[in-house]
Amino acid sequence: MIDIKLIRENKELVKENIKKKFQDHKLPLVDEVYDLDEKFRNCKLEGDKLRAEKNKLSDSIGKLVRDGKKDEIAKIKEEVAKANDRITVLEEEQVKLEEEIKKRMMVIPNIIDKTVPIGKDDSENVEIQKFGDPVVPKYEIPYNADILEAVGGLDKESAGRTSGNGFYYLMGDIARLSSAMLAYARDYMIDKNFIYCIPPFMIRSDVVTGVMSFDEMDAMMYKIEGEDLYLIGTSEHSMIGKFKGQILKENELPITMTSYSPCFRKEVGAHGIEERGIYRVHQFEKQEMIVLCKPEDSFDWYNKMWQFTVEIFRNMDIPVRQLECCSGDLADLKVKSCDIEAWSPRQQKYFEVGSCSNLGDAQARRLGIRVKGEKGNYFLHTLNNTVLASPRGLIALLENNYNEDGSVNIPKVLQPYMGGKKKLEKVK
RNA sequence: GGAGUAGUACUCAAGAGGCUGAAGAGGCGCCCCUGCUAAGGGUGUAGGUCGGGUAACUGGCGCGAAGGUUCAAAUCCUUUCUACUCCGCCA
Repeated sequence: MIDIKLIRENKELVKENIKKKFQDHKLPLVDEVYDLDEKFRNCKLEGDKLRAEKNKLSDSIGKLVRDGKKDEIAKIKEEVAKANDRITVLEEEQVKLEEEIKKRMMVIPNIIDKTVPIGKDDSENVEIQKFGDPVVPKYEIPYNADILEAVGGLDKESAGRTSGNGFYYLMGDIARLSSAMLAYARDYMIDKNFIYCIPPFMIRSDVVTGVMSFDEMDAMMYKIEGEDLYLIGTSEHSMIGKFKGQILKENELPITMTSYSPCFRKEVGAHGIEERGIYRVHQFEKQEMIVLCKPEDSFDWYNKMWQFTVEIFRNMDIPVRQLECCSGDLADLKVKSCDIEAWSPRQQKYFEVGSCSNLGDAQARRLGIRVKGEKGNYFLHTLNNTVLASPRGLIALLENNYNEDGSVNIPKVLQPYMGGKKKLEKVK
């Protein structure tokens, strides 16, 4: 959500930005907001004046009561009643205008950074840099579910019976490997001075609507029956929600946190659930990082954050690349964002394993997260990035450490978390 | 899940329909006295948010949240959230 003052002062900039994101259908919204805002302020001004008058009159009644001049009161009451009638009308109008403005402001996209490449959709995202050689071995790399089953680590059949499609049992060393990756990722972030946090896995609807639109909510979030609670789709929801409506002190910034949580997603829509593998599923686990910082620091953090993820994957012998989101693919709340993609030697292409975003002050404005500054309060900047998610990270690991004989090497950094084990052997 | 108590600004805290943007204190700024890890005295100061105004300034809202009663609500009523205590249940 952008600052409405930007529309008051620089409509053209907001429109230009919409064009850059190829959302021309939203262009009329800017003028609509401009007009509605003007009406709103007029309405508020008139209402405020009337309320001031009413307050004065009410006060004078108080004085008359004290002085015992009861006879003069009736006339004043009448006047107040008249003012109240008009105030009621204006208040209704004001509420309506506010709603209309908010509705539009929620869909007017955040101003993107000038470095964001212009493009229509994800096909125009830009590869910035590769880390590690994308090796294609001479032997064939099996499909992720097949590798998992070959080392005895996956049972989707049972999961189908207990929970349906989109769920899985990870078994034995694979389950341990999955936990090992998350633990390694967690410890890596702790070493970088991020505070480890286990957040609530369910949140209330007002927090949900603070972080996403109704459409997104419908497509992603599982609702708990009979309660005002939703299962989180990512710990970012609880982590940013933690600060909703808060005013922080400047010297508390930056706040850097890394959180673990299971994530639940309906995955309704374009791609849907993957039938056989564990690439797109209803439930996964994720180590996440979030930063709340001063506006001037957010780009430094952005660059640090995606590099952390790159290093973690490189330490597990997984080649990755940084793919920058082009203007058209960038979510409306974001200023700049990139995906970290891992190399898939089977598909011989990169696939998404994480996403790093700088949201500027948009999220903070929407949730009312402020900083107490010397010249008054202001909205801080929020960023989030995937440290590592499983099973997706697991797929990347398995494919890139797969040997011709069907065994899988365990990267050195994970071995301590695997009881010293160096290799997973094929059992089937 | 049941029963009770409470929620006031950065913090503590007064207030029990009109004179309360909200006493008092801590805090914070400055000054003085004293000196060993303290304390005392003086003096000044702020306040969140949305508007109007070039500005000085000024108006609305605001006492956990949302409604209601009233000419007038921090104060009365309803709903709700949170914390604490007791009981129940449970990893």
